[in-house]
Amino acid sequence: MRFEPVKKISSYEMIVEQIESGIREGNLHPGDRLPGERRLMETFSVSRATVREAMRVLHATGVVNTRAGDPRGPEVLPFTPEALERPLLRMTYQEGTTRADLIQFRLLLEGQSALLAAASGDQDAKEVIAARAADLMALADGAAGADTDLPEEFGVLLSNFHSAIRAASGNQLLQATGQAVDGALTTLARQRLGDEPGSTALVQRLRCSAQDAAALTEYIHDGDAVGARKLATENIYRFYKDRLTDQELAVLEPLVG
Amino acid sequence: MRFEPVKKISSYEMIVEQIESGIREGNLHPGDRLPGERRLMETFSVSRATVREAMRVLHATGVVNTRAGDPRGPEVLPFTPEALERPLLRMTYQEGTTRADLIQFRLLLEGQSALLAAASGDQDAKEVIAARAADLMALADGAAGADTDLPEEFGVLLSNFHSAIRAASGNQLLQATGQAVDGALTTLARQRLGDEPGSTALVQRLRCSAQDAAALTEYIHDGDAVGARKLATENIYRFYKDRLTDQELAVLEPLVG
DNA sequence: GACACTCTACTGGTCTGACCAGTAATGCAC
DNA sequence: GTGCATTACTGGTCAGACCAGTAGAGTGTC
Repeated sequence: MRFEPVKKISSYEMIVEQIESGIREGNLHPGDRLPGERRLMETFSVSRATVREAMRVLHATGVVNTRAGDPRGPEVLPFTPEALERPLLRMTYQEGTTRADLIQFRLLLEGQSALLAAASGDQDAKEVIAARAADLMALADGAAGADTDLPEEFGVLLSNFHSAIRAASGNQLLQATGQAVDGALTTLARQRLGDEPGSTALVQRLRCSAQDAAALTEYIHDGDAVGARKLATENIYRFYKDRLTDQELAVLEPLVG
Repeated sequence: MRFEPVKKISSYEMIVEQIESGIREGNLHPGDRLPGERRLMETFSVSRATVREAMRVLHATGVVNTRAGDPRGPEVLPFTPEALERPLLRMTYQEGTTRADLIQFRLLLEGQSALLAAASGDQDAKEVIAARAADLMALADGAAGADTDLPEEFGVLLSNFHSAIRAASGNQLLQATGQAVDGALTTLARQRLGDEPGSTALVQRLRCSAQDAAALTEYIHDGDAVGARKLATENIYRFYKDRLTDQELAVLEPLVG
């Protein structure tokens, strides 16, 4: 006979658990409305404070959205990659996890995304990738260099391009995780602002990235899965090559190719 | 001139944000104690209810641990892969994300983990892998078949083996994500209990997995990175081969090899 | 009938103040 | 010193109150 450890579960956790299991089992769908707090305190036989704590947790984890005054009650939300982004970011603050780890992880994810995208038969998704690559090319061609918004736009377009590849992989987990890592890296980059390159160097970078994107698009279009993975990792490696120390680059190398 | 959208930030979010930024900036470390709720309501000039809502969120996301009666106050916790596991699991409840996605994602992660582990020079970590593989082998040799705990133990040892590989990769993100996906799959498997194979088939499976593990250990030891990735994905593919439909297996194939 | 407006009955957000069960450390008895 | 009751806290929960905000019903206008 084996005993299970008794877990003391608090009232608010009970409410969270019940609502989450409602979603899990398909009784609650994104867009559905929950009863109001005053209603919930009756159905769960607890005080409003307890109900509120449960709602706060659900709100903070992106499960529901609460808006004061809305008589329809809290809304059940669809899943968002942001929910992954927070714990991922938090992890990088931890002793032992470095930015290099984050980049290595990204390299790994983007590589496999490219592979899956190339292997996929989803032509529509492949066309979206081509369109995003074209966007980058267009920006590169028209780039003057003096534009203040250029770094921002460059980042957005490049991010969109990678996002399209992840979407074409057909795996939502890959998509969400990739997006979260991407977001985390953007946040980190924003925090350590100032390492923006000069505008001529930036244009150079942009041109290079646009060409890389075009080449990768070709591989994916042709369905060369292994080639796409190789190129995707090489591209990202090159992107980071002169931004990281040799030591940091060393951890990326095994994944390239 | 560009304006930024005004974000209405509620009181409790402010507290959460301040405590999280304290951790982010290194003023708060795991193991540190926060002031008690009554103290916090003074420093933040809010009511206890608001402080509590903030603490609940921090507690639910694994940032702090609160214990009633402890005069030292809430404890700041180190990061745990569990924090990733919850949103990951939640994602699979979503329309459009299937178990096959989860398994595909796992295949992808384990493959890259094996590659990095093989490329790594960390001999200690490699020895741990060998030890875990030996554990599996020992269980396989001594397996009677009638043991009720066998499925459980098999799962734990296999999980430990993969965990050791992820650890050897040297990337904490890979480690945490892999662990989370592993945990999520275990949870899913537990939910759909009943598909446990007969005890003879289980022993067969166990033997097969133990041999696969031994072979993979060899590759990693020898530093054959690409070979290790190939074998790792093949092993997992074989593991799932007769548990999934052909359609589900099809999404895994591009990653094998 | 279509539209713009006001109003009302709710919503969630916050506060106050209270009681209870649990715990760490204090200090006492031995 | 060691073991144990005490104490002064802690967080968990409850009740009741007020406020600002919103959706939708109701009203008026054209």
